[in-house]
Amino acid sequence: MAHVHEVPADLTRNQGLVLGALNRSSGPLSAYDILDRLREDGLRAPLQVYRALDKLVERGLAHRLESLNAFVACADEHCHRKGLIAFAICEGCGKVDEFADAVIEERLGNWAGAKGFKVERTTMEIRGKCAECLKLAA
Amino acid sequence: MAHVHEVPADLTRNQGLVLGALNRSSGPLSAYDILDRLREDGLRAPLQVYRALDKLVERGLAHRLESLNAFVACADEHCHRKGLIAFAICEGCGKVDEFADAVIEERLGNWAGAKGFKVERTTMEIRGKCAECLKLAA
DNA sequence: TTTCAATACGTTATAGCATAACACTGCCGC
DNA sequence: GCGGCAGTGTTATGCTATAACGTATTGAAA
Repeated sequence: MAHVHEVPADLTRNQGLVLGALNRSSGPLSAYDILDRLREDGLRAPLQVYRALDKLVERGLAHRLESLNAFVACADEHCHRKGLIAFAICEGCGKVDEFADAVIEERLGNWAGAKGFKVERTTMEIRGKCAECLKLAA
Repeated sequence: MAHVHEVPADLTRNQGLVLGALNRSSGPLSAYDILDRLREDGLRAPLQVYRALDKLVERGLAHRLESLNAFVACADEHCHRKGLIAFAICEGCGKVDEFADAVIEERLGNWAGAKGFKVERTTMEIRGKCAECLKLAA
């Protein structure tokens, strides 16, 4: 658990629980992982989790990792990120690093402009091994 | 169906069938879509399709679209692409455009180098609307 | 040529991810 | 009050992916 967000006050109970579970986790969680961790808090069905996740992702408090079918809490301290976010996912320890790159965003914008393609959402995920895991393996 | 590959001669029967189905399709297909289209050719179980897809993706003849849980035939005429490939997926018509960008690849490489992260695989998928669908909607 | 390893194939069963459909609740504005 | 909206709870279901087993084919080494 690296950084933990201030949890916004206007979240509903379920949204707060789900975000809490994500914040307490050191890595990505699937919706069913989250459900398992929140059974004692009264959650019973996947849909309760998915609905909360939808809202959290919509507000940028959580991100979906498409290549894992899993979710992470947003790691940006101030949640100010508007544009493209890239994720580096370590296959060793499962940790996820989140970063933004204006140049990449610009290149994509150029490509889209040239093609007349209207970008709505971009997912960018790097799979590999983090420095720490590489050190351990050596 | 835009461009169709020369199908390599050393594919197995199932691999050839699956690649054929992908080539005949104008858009991405899920493994189960493929299975449905190949039942008359004797395929019966998802695993037969997944196994073929694994090999095709490994050889670069097909790509997996993580954000769709679906697959497309490689659209590069000569299958020479080594590095990062980006996909632009139209939410309107479902068509997928495939492109590469050396600058993006370089930026990612820089980030990874600085972090000591060893990149194994990158997925980059843009969702939005293609020029044609935008025109229709106007 | 026998034997071994590697690769592909076929099948059943099961695990894991996600949503449809319906009913109910609580809040807020009019 | 009442009408709309967002959130909730529940059951059932559908889609995506793999485990675990056994068989078949091939090709090279002994």
